[in-house]
Amino acid sequence: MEYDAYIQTCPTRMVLDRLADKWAVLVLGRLDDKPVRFNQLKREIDGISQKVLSQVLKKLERDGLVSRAIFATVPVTVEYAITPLGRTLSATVDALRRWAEDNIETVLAAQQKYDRAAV
Amino acid sequence: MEYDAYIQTCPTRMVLDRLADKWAVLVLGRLDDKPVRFNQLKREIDGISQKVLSQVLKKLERDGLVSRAIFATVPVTVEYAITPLGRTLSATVDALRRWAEDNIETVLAAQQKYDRAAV
DNA sequence: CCGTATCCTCCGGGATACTG
DNA sequence: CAGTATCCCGGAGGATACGG
Repeated sequence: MEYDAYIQTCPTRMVLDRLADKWAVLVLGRLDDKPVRFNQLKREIDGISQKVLSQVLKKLERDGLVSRAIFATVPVTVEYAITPLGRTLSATVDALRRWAEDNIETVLAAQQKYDRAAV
Repeated sequence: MEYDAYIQTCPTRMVLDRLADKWAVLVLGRLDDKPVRFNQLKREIDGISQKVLSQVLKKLERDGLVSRAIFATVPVTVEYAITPLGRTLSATVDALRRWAEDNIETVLAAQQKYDRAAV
């Protein structure tokens, strides 16, 4: 099966592709505590551009992982929040986070050994 | 903190960046059963190019997730196998796989709702 | 069989400027 | 404040050819 076909029939790949996104996990993590406004998010996630933040939020909203609330203040206020579904994903990502933290030393050691051998 | 600096100090991001790789998870999954040779792997993972497969295997080997064994047959045989460390990561990825399978319907429904509203 | 080397294309994403 | 529009560049990755 070709990759394009595969990705559309494989839930895991869909989720991984979302998490793979350079910024999506950071956004989700940032929303975990409390709802945040667009520019606040942009300030807090250093280095992200307006365009990319906008794209990431749209994808997350489309997947039902993040919600978007508009308040008719002047000027307008938009708040992004994690959804219950997003929260369950966030919890699952924590398992991966734990693996990473538990094994980072081993991985780094393997890398150094590999690099030394390559010289 | 800039992203480049962030990624080097964040184990989670390192791991996610590895999993994010278009093919790494597929390779790891393919090795989960038994060791496989290079061209065999290339045939089984449809659509991957020699160059990319080679790159992915090198990264996984560097991280200590995959091992490489050379047999002095004629012509030479090279077998790639998952390491114990790789196997623990693979197990953790399963948690994500389960989340994906359990929630794919919800996500797809959210996407369709989003798309209908956007018309 | 197991790769590396080279070329080339495509597009993700940054910078910048502008709008409701 | 909350985005969209446009331009542009670097790097990922496919195709192809060649080397050990």
